[in-house]
Amino acid sequence: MSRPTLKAIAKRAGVSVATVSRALSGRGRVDETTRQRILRIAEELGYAPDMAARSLVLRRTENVGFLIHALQSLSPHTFYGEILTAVERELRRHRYHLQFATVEDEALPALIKENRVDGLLLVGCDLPASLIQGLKERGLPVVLVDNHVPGVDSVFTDNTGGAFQATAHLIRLGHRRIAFIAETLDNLSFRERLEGYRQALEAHGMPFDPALVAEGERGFEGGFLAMSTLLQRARPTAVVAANDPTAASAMRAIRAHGLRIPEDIAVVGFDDDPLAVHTEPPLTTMRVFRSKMAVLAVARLLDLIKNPEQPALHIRIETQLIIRQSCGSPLT
Amino acid sequence: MSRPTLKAIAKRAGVSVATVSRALSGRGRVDETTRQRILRIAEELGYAPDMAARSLVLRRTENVGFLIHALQSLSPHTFYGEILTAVERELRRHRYHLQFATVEDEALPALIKENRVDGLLLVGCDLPASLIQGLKERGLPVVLVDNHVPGVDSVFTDNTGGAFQATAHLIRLGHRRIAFIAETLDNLSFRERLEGYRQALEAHGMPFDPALVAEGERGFEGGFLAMSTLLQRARPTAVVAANDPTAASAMRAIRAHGLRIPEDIAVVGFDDDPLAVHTEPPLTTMRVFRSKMAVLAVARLLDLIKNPEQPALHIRIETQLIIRQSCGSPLT
DNA sequence: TATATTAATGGAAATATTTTCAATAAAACC
DNA sequence: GGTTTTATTGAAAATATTTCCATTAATATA
Repeated sequence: MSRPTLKAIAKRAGVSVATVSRALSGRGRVDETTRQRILRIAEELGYAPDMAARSLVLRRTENVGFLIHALQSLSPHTFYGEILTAVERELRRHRYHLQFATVEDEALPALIKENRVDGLLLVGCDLPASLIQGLKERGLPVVLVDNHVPGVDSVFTDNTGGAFQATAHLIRLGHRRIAFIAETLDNLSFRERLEGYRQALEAHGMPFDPALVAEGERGFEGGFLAMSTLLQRARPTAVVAANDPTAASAMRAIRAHGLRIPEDIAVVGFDDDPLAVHTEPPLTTMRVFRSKMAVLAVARLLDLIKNPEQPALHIRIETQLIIRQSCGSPLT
Repeated sequence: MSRPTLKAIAKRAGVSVATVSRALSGRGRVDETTRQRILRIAEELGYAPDMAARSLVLRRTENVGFLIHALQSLSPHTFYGEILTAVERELRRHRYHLQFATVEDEALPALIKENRVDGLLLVGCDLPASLIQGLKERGLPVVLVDNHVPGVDSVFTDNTGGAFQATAHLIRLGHRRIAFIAETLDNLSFRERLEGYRQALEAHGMPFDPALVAEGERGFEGGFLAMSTLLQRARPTAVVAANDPTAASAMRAIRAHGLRIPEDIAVVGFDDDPLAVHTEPPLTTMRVFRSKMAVLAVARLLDLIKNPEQPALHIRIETQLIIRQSCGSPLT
């Protein structure tokens, strides 16, 4: 009643296990008629190779680890959820499997020490640098997703360029007092977006005013808090939010102050989160290509697994301005 | 430079691999001083057991599969994201690992055929019954999470009871024309919630009016659509939404019709999603204990892995009414 | 002191697969 | 027809671990 092995197939087919292995794997030659017979018997018995035995001799697991910081996790940002499912689908296409793990500290997850994965996707920019370094030293193929550090392969979003575009859009619409808010600046992506905002002001000969930058706190409340504190000390005509949840929650704060969107304050978000179409008014935002990021990261990782000695590649994906109603469309 | 093996440790310690294995695993006796010596050497060499070799001989992987339907996935419902991270944390506490996979059709995932997992968590009620049946027949330990069918262990939410409570709350507040909306009724949980609503009406001697039930479509737009169509044919004073995203999006539809919440229409959601505190007004909802569900499911599954021959257990977790402002608090 | 008991250890088998090497059989060539 | 080449196959080694069984050494008992 237990799972059929090569041996069982060999016995039935009256050949050796070596031949069966060759027939099924396609490596090495085997007579066409016996190959057919073996394939048929394997099918009949519902044979599937035992992963443990195979990975013992082959020294690979056909598993890829998906590591994410416990803080960041999958909620409330659906952001990484989308990446996770896209990664899994893409891996599956290549007959690979996904080990999911969150890391809470700097310790190497057991996944790695115990040889459970052939490579790793390190997702998000909250993973400790020491961990990344430790993995690199182990010689395990690693690709950073939505993050980048020198010396390690990465696939990430052009945050700076995106925020530049978003800010430039507001400037184009005539805004001169533009604010920037984030849940936290404790995060590389958000700092890069701040930098893009700054560069856009500079490129248009506008001053950077620190009073127009506000930070809230990590989590769903962040945008509300940031916007509220900002409104107490300044009165911008537009605001760039570090991401869409922040923007959505900032919109509530704006409204709570008795101001209208976009008439009094225009808002632009970042990420093109599913929620962006459902804010009141719908949110103009920078689209981030999450599944594209996933597909490219998987492709790169599988390539590194096959062929480890390669110079690091850094793949930056541009964003796209999606115009909705939160800035007052230039078309109306 | 490759990973140290038992053999390497044995050589250094001047003992056999059998002794090293015993010393490290703690099974079988070994002299205390040599055990210390072996432990020290293993530590020095940074030894970690090779998972493939171990799982080959032990016939277990210390892996648990987390299966979810591709449709349902992790987004836009952060719901399953929270369960996923909670499950992973709990598994890690027990030195188990998580294989994440989405299923698109009825085929047995390779995970299972190739012996990559010791057991499975089947999450959500969108997985095809034929798949569940197929797994059961393979004799693999399985626990359903947020779903239940006869004959298979399960941990799930008391949807019927929760919707009963939610509806009863509205009745207590004096409402007599209470509607029910869902993205779709193509989903067991949502049908159970409808059933709870129905039972509550019945228990209070109120008629069930099909005109007060509306379905939208799967996805973020669902609630808006359902509420809009409902408002075209009826004018309830309160509405029970099948989940919080539906409720949030229904609130936009209500406002779009020029009606106020809760003065014209009271709204109650379900799930206590993170977004519930951020709607305008904050949403009264039924709290669902996601991480509790995760912890119980993991515990049950690990128990089944250790001891497979047990009658199926069905663990139902009650919900809790969280009163915010979307129904008009009874306290004000 | 001789015998019985207990503790500690090593050898070897077992797990399921892949791959190398050698052997055999068949075909091709001179 | 004998020799060389080629195709097909099987035996065996290798992968890293656990565990059974036997052996040795040490201790306790008579």
